[in-house]
Amino acid sequence: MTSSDNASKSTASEPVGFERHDHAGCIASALAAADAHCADNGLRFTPVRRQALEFLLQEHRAIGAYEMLDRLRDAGFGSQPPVAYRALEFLVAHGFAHKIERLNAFIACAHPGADHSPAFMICRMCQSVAEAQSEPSREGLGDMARAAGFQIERTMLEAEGICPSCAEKVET
Amino acid sequence: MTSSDNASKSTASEPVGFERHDHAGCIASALAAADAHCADNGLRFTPVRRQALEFLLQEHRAIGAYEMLDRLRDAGFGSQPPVAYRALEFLVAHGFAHKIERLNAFIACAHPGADHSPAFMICRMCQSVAEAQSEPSREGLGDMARAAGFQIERTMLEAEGICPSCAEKVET
DNA sequence: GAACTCCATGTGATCTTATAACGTTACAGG
DNA sequence: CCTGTAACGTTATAAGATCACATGGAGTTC
Repeated sequence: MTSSDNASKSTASEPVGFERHDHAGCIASALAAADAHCADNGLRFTPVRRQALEFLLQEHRAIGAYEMLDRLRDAGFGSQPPVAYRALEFLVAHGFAHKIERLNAFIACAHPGADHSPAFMICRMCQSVAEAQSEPSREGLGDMARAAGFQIERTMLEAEGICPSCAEKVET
Repeated sequence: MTSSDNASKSTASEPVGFERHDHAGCIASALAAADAHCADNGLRFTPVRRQALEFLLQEHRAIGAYEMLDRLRDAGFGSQPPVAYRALEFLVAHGFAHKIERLNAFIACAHPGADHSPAFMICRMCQSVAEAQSEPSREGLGDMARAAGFQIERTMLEAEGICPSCAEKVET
C-alpha cells in the first residue's frame, strides 16, 4: 500500500473526494502503486493503460469513455472507442478504477489494493464522486440473499445527492 | 396496499422475483393500485403509461427501453424512442417501476406504495431480477455521508450473482 | 536467428441506449 | 370559447458500447 503519505488526512474507511489533499502526490503514489502491483502480478501496464489511469487520477470525478477517448487521442493514442474501452476494462478488472453505473462513467479507485466492494456518493450538481468502503452494507442484503438462495458475487452501492461544497452554494 | 393476495407467499421484506406466485393477480392488483394512486394524486395514468406498466408487470425481468418501445409500437402507440422513455420516466418518477442501472433496463416495482430505497439482485445468467427492501443499508453509508457532509437523496444498491434456479443448473 | 504464439493495439463499422428540438393534440380552469 | 399546460408524436442526433479484422511487438521454442 502506498497510502502512507495521506494516512494522516484520511483513514481507510473515510470517504475520499470531497476534501482537499495532496493531489500531485496522490497521483504519483497511485501510479507507483499500480506499477508495483502490475510488476508483481505479471500484468502489462502499457502506455495507454498508464495514461488512462493518470487521466482518471487527475480528477475526483467520473470520466465518460468518450471523454477518455478524446484525451487519449490528444495524447497520441488511437482514436476509436475500443482504445478507451480496453484501457478502462483493464483498469477496472484489476482494481485501479471503478465504473459508476449511474453515470456510465469511470473513476480512479480511491482505495487501491484493498479488496473491497466500494460505495459511491455522487453529487448531482457538480458530478464529483467520493468513494467509501462498504463492507457492512453486505449484511443487510446478505441476509435477504441467503434467504432467497441468491449467490452474491459483486455489489454496487451508489448514492446520489448533494456534496458539501454544492450545499454551501445552494444555501447562499 | 394491494399485496394482500400474495401476502401468504411472501412478506413485505422478502425478495420477490425468484419464486412462483399468482402472476395474473399480481398484475391486476398492481395496475389497480396504480390507478388508485394516480387518481388520489392527480396524476394522469394515460394509456401509454398504463400499457407500459402492464408490459413491465408481465415479467419479473428488466426490460430495455427499446424492447418496451417495440411492444408499445405493436400495441398501437408511437414508434420513436421518446415514447418509451417518457412512459418509463413517469413510472419511475412515481414509484411504479425502477431502473436497473447495471442493465440499463427497467422493472416493475415489487413493493408499490412503500417509500423505499430498493435493492436488487441480478442474475448474470438469466437476467432475472429480484427486488428487496434495503432500509438498513443506509446505515453504513449514512454514517460516512454524515461524516463527509454529503446529503443523500437517493441510493441504488444492485447485487450481481447467480439466482437459485441458475445455480441448480450449474451444479447439475 | 527464424518461426511461432500471445497479447495488445489500431481501425472501420455497427449496434444499443438516450436526449434534444419542435409541432400537435387533449384537457382542465377561467 | 379561449388559454395555459401537460402529454404525445416525429425527426434527428448525441452518447455509450461492441464486433470483426488487421497489424505489430515481446517472449518462447527450436
